[in-house]
This record gives sequence, C-alpha cells and structure tokens, in this order.
Amino acid sequence: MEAYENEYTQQRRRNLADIAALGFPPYPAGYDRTHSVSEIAATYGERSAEALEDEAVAVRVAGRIQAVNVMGKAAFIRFTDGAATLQAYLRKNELPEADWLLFKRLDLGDFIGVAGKLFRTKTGELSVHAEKLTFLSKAIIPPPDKHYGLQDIELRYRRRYADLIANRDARAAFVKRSRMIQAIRHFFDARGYLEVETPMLHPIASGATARPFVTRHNALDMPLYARVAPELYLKRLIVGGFEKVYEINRNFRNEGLSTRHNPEFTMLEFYEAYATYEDLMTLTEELLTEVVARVCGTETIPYGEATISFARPWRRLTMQEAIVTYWPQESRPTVADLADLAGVNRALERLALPVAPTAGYGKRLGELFEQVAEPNLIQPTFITRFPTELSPLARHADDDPNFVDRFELFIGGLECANAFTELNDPDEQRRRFEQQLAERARGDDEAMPLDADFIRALAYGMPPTAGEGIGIDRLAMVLTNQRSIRDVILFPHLRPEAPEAPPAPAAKTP
RNA sequence: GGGCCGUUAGCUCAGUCGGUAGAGCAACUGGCUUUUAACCAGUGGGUCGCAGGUUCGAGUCCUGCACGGCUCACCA
Repeated sequence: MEAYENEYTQQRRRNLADIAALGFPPYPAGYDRTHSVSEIAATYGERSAEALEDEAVAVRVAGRIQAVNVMGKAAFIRFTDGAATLQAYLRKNELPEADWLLFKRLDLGDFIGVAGKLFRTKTGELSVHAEKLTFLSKAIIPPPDKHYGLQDIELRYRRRYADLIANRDARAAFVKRSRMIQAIRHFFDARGYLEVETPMLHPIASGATARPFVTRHNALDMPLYARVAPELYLKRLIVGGFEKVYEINRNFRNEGLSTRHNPEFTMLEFYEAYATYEDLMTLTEELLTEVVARVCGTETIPYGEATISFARPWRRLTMQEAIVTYWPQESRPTVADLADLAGVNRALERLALPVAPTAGYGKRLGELFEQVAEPNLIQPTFITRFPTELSPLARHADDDPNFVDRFELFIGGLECANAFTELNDPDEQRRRFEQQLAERARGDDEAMPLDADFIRALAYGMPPTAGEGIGIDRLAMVLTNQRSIRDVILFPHLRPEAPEAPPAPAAKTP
C-alpha cells in the first residue's frame, strides 16, 4: 500500500469503485471540449442573463472540482481549468439517473466534463446548466484546504503540483516568469539575434569561477562537467561569424543553496560583435524596460518594502564610487583612497572585514563592495570599473590595465546581470588563464581552468565584441516580487524526503 | 558547516504552570431544487517529526537525529 493511504484515500477509492460500477470508465481518454473554462469566462463573462437565454449557448467544458454546494435535489459544482473557474448547476430531475448518482460519488479534486447551456443564476453568476456529466479522473488524495491553500513551505516545494492546485499566487508567478522569457526572446529576435544552444556537458569547467558538478561519460571513459557558464562556447560562435547570438539555458554550480542560489539556474547570455560594454548598458535598459512593460504593464513595480522604477536612465556608479556612496560609518574613504592596496586594506580594517590573506587588490575591493554597497542597490544600478583580477575573460580598460570594461546590474539588492567588453587577444587571454592557474596552485579552487581550444578559437580572430549574462531566476524574483529563488523555480533542489517507515510485520499485501 | 526558529488530524492552526488531545475546513450520516468560504442536525478521525532521557505523569522539560525556514560562512 502506498504511504499516503489513509481513511480519506480509502473513501475516495470506494467512491471510484462505485463510479465504475455505475458504468463510468474510471480513467477515460480525453474529453471533447467546446471551450476551456477560461475561454468561457473570456467569451461569455460579460453576457447578460437575457442574452444567454436567447442564444442558448451549448457547451462542453471540463475541469477540476474545487467546491460543491449540495441543496437536496440540486447542487452547484465549482470547477477550474487552473486559471479560471466556472460553476455547474445540477438538478436531479434534469440529469440522467446515473449522472446524479455519479455526482454523489464525486470528491473535491476530481476532474469532470459538463455538457449544458450557459445561463446566469439569480445572483448573477455565469453557470452551466448541466444536462450531462462525464467522469474524467479521480483525485485519490484530497486537495489542500480550499480556503487557506497549501501553506507548509516545504510541501509547497516538494509537491509543487499541490502548491499549483491550491495557490493561485504560485501559479501566477510561474506564468509571469514564462511571459518574461517570451518577452526576452521577442526582444532579441526582433534585433536580429540568433538563438543558439551550446553544450551542457563540458570537458573543461570554465567560463566562470565556480565549482562544477562532475559526471562521467562511459563510452569515452572521461569526466564531463555540467556547465557553469556557456560563455566560451558562445564566443566561439562569434569567432565563427555569427555576429549576434543569445542562449537561454541552465547553468550548474556545485555550491551552497540560499534564497538567491539554486544549484541549477537559468541564464540568458548574449554576445554582439562590434559592441562595447557601454552599448550593452543601453541595450540592457531597453531590454528590461520593454520586458517589464510587457510583463507587468507598468514602469514601476513593488519589491518587498521598496518600489522599483525602471524609468531610464539608470544610475551608473563605479565600484569605488559605490563603496564611498554607501560607506556605513564615520571616516568615509574617497575614491582616491581606494585606488591602491593600502587604501583598500585601511577601509577593510575600519569595517573589521576579514579577507583571505592570499586575496589581492581586486578581490579585496570586490569584498568591500559586496559588504558595503550591494545590499543597498535597490533601484536599477550599473556598477562599472571592475578589477581585472576578478575578470579573467574581460578586456582591460584603455586607461588602466588593472581594471576592465565591465558592469554588473543590481536590482533589489540582487546581482541581475554581468557584462563586459570581451577580451579577444589570444595571447592576453592565455596570460589571464595562466594567472588563474597560478592562483589555483596557491590553493584558490575558484580559479578558472584554461581552455586551450578557446584560446585557439580567439587566434582565428574574434571581432571586438561585448557580451552579457542575465540571471533569469533573479530577474523573475524582481518581477514577481518574491524574496526566495525557490519561489520562481518550479522544482527547487531539496534534500530527499526521509524514507517511509517499513510496514508493520503484521501487514500483508495481497 | 555555524547560529536562531519550526515540525500537533488530509489541510490551516490552537494547546496556559508538566496532569484525559482541541477548533475550522475536509470526510461520513441525515435534511434542504439558484448556492457564493451555502446552511441545519449528528458522527468518526491523532506514531503530537524520529529515538532516547528526566518525572508518579511529557505535545509541553533535557539530549541526539531527520527534514524545513531564516541567517552567517561558502558562493555570483
């Protein structure tokens, strides 16, 4: 017996057996609908009672039963297609006898088909006057509470199906996420970008500084890594002559979970030949204002306690300016103070922030930025002028090789995008990889491995290019006003459920 | 991995000072032919996350474990 069996499931199984005994197939194939519930609501939702009576609209519609009101020899059944609801009105003396008996054996959560004519009740609600009921499927397990939904956060993630049945908000967030991705595709397609798919299994886990998931290819007898980033493959395509490409797909990083991190997450990456990171700031403003307008219908959206405005232009700060701006206490440093290692160390000391002794100027500046500024970047803000040490794939700034032409976009305190003018000098790229290898040798397991074929690709010649990655999940968090990434990922990663206790020795299965 | 918090009926939640386990919804029985979280009357339903300990007595106190949430660390 299944672990979920109890008095409720047993009662429902008896009802199912009774339904079959009445001659209704217990799990029939298909149902010939004339409309979905949503289509009926959209088409006839405003139609007057008189108009409905004149038209005598006959429909066949199906859905999951949400609520039942029985009044002796008449009843209302509220059912849903997931998006909209409709009620059926039943009278015992107007239905085939078997259909009324079927009705008596229905449970909340079951699927039914209803054939009848649309009308309005005396309280004005659009309804189907049922002439024929069809049994479509049984819910053996009762649905969550019909008023309070499914509140248990663990069950909402583990049994997303139950969450989606019970909680309209959950469903709405995922619909919004889907529309967001649709709007992104529309934006890039309209600009002549080519959507591509690059490998998810990589022989080398490069393109981002992150610990990979490792697997094994049996036939080739070699390790493979679930990709941490598609970057190096997409740039190979720029070398190959596609001038504008984008990919929306999963990345995998073998790191901690949090409200902002899931081991697999969805990334949009796009690359455009002849563009610079500054062009991409403009493009990102255009992209997100268009997406927000299409998905939310406004330029301003709520996020937690804040209200986020996507009105352009968005603020732009260098990393150093952001640290100065959000310095939390007395003795605020100046941008000039943060120009060298000694100044950054003084700032770290003032805030009593610990850093790894091996960290150089760039990592220390980045740490300072993360602690001081990042949580405060609620309105869309571009942070520019990243240290080269943190950016092994980005082109150095023309005025200072210690910095690169890079920005990150923060919204709601979340890092939502990362972009730079690409390093396309193969010799410089090799030196950058070798620096990373040296850091790895010093014990930094976050350093990025060298990809020799990628360097060879650059040697074939890559045009000046800029590229960007946008975290789809985090963007979905902002647009749906969710504070946890698990609320915008349908099946977020959780530990496995504890195995069920073994059955009692006396219990015999027939 | 650390800290704090949580786990009670199918679901949502109470449970006081350690003294017989509660409610609403759901379910079951009966009534009701236009209800709106329908209503009326009645009934059944518990491994209080798991395992120990303290105690005459543990849902309640203590310890360990599991799972989850928040957070820190790690990490974009």
